[in-house]
Amino acid sequence: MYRTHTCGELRSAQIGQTVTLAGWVQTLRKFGSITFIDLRDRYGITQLLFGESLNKALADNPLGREFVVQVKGEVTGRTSKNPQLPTGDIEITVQSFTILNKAVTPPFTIQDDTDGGDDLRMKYRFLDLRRPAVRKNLELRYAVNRAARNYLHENHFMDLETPFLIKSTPEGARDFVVPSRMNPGQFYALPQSPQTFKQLLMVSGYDRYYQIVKCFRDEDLRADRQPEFTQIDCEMSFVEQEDILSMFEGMVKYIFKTVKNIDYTDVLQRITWEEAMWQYGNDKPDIRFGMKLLNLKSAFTKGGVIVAKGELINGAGFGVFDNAETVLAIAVPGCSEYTRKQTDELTEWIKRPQIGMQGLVYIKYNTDGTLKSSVDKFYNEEKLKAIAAAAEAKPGDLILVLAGREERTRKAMSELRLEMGRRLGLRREDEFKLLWVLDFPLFEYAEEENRWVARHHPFTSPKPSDVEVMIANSPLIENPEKYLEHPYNHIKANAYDMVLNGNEIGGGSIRIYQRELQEKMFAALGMTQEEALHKFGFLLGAFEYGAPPHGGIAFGFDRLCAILGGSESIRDFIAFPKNNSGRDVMLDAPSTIDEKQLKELSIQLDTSGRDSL
RNA sequence: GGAUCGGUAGUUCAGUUGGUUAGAAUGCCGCCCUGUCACGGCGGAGGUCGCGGGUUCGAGUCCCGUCCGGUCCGCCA
Repeated sequence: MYRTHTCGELRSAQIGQTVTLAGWVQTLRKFGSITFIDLRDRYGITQLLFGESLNKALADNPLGREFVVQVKGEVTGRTSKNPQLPTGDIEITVQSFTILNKAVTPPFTIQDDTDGGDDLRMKYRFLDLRRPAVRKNLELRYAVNRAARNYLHENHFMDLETPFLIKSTPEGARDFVVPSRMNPGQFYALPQSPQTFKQLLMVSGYDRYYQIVKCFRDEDLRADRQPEFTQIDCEMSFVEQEDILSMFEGMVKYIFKTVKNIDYTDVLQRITWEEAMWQYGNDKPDIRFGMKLLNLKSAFTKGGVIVAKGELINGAGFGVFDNAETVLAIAVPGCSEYTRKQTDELTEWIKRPQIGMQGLVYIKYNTDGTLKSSVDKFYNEEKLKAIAAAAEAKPGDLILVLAGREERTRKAMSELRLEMGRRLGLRREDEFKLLWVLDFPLFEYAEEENRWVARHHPFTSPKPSDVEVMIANSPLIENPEKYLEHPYNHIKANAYDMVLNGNEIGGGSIRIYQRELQEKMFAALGMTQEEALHKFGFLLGAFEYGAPPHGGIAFGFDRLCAILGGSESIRDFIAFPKNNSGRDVMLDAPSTIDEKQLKELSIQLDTSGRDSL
């Protein structure tokens, strides 16, 4: 062995021992005849003291940052201790040293507060990974991995591998595709998830399956999206929704306890998709704070009582509200003192192209109980008071109102709510709030194609009560204008998402396990019988050989790690991530390949028409 | 596919209305220093201002194009 100890383990208890350490030179501090060197490895940093007797050796073999060295010496107590280091009470009085490898000066400093930009650190990722801050993230990732495996193992789940070279599927995200040399003109696809395989495993009787597995989707990226990402993928047989919810609620709580030592004892809140959209304008609401959306326009029921709201704002001569499809309000706590400049700034914020609203109305509910708004011309104090009461605002609150088309306004208000929550510091990264979102719509209307698409995926079963609706009605949309009224628009899915602090961290469903219903589903999505057989014949066939009722869930492993680590970006939790354009800047991949390789694959390139496509 | 911000020393950034020889910090190199741990002191080297074109007496600065990167929308569960 090159070493007797690591750089993180020596304490004053070992004073007097002769030890050998190996690691990287973090820093050198020279003082004429003595030199201090911080030696770093995965486990920590230990200070080395090079005394006068080593001056000549150091002059002959100069050390530099990131040199790999081996040192032999005695553990000695320090005259001036460093309380910031776990090993700060001791140092190694070096007797001899060997340079195991030299290093050129790295392009950025290998420290937690590095001077390197993102791009450079990606290019030299192997150096970035030496930084303790990055290492901590990967250690957290490993801890989450281990905790998930422990829990699933204890609950009799079996880790089974599924293939990566599979068949392209029509629904969902774009596939990554791999040409087959032995089958000219044919292609494999990389799995978007092991979905159909895990269902087939259920048919095979492996009633509890899991896998921590790579998934591939060829879509545009974001800070929290990678072309290849990792899921904790699970499936169970002989279960209903309730069984899945409690099993995986348990898993997440176990991860919280094991990894963060957080006792998440609350039963997870549950909310239907409709409630989520209604109250938060979002199917993955951040419930660390309130500020729920209030619809000022339409009647809605509260505790079973219908409250007519429209009269609060309609007919006051304010055309924007009168003509709007919807008018939504939130009460922002403690912001009634906002200046004109601040409200103008918020108005600019919601006008940005990404939000795209025309304007923002505000009502200041002052601490003295008076009200002041940007629409005083149309609404007297009494009316404003009624609006404030409806919005459940308290004195000191700032009520923000957006008006416009239903979908856009709801989405914009959701963004505004999150932004205000952020500005008020209500979205603390060390506070964790989980919830289940249930009863998603089974279908979504795709305008371009005038057909239904699966909101989750085509294997999701409808709620038992909606199976009849699906079987009894045709999926055809005769009047695209009125798709909202189509019976299929109201079918609910047996699907569930787990949401953590406004992020979807997991989602799944109870699956279809009968051939007839699965065929009906494919037909609903506009597939002909031939297409369905061609694409999914294997699954339909399998369902005829005794498929058990089953369901499952998949967790976004990278994202879960990022949130637990208090970060927005999943890249910090992946050892070798890709950039925004899906490139690996370290390898410079993807890249062109040789003419010879192309020929073997029977592939001819034509990049000329790229722009016209 | 679209919007938006950025690209200047190894690195992170500043650079005025377009005007002399493009600066700072840090890193790097040399010398000095026996208790530092963000060591300190003195000195030094280091630049195709992403690339191409244009306007101008004159461009890091203005205009057009292009490449690269960040963030977001569309897309994606």
